[in-house]
Amino acid sequence: MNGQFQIAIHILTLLEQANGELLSSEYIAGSININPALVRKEIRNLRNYGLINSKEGKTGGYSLGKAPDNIALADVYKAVKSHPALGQAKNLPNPACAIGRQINQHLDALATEVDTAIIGKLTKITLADFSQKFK
Amino acid sequence: MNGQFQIAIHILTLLEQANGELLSSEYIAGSININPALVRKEIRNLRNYGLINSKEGKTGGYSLGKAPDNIALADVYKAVKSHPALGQAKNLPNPACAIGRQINQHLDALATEVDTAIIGKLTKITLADFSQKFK
DNA sequence: CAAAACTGTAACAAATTTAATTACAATATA
DNA sequence: TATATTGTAATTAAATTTGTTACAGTTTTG
Repeated sequence: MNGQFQIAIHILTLLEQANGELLSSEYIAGSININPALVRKEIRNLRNYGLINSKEGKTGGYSLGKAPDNIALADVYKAVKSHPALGQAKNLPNPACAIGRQINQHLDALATEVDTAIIGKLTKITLADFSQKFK
Repeated sequence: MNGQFQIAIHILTLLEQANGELLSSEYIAGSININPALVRKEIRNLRNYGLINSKEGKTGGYSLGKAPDNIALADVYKAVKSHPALGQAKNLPNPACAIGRQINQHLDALATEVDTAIIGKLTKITLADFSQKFK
């Protein structure tokens, strides 16, 4: 997997600590130490999930889209998730093989079970919980 | 993440079904539809964990290293795991920022919790269970 | 109204990671 | 001794991820 989840949590934690004050993509990028355009790109996605509000224009910036105790880390996980946590092979198993023919179906089911377990775990932790650690 | 876990499970399932008969890397590669050298590379790793036995020479090949009901999918996961399931960002957060300074420690702890949950889940499933689905 | 400071978005480039390929030495069998 | 296989390394190719640049659109402020 990639670092999207970590970036997302970093952004959300900064916004939580800002307590409603708007933060710019440049400020956020400075804390994470990545490019401001990447921050905006990541935020675009999180905003689509209602996790972040944005304001355009001269005094624009970002703030949390919901109360931090109403944002489960599972919401963040779902928002950034592109592949199953177990990974995803890109081979095309041999359909002439009895195992190859069926294995993807069983591997996919397994991957779903694992993702469900992760979501179960992350549902119990809110952004407020996580952010609390910095206070 | 990548497809190592799926490849490993595919290999182990084939070996389980072979019931002790040795399979060659070429045969295995044909079922997975990847290169035999990749199969051997993946097997080298699994062998280091005792999950597979190999025999060199003309009539060589591979077989399971343990009874299939004694191989938990968690063992496979641990063998192939290179990154935490949540991913791993490669930025270096700004140490001059109160959040940036501490966040990796908290993110790492979270990643460990999630990996532990995954292992908990996969500990309950054996290769025998998985392979059973093909019978 | 015009300048300034932002976000929003796209296009492109660079870096990293993953997978594939090739080659050949080492080993065991027949 | 020929053959079929594993073991391993080196290299190449492909895919993915990350970084960069650019600029249009929006809102505020003088």
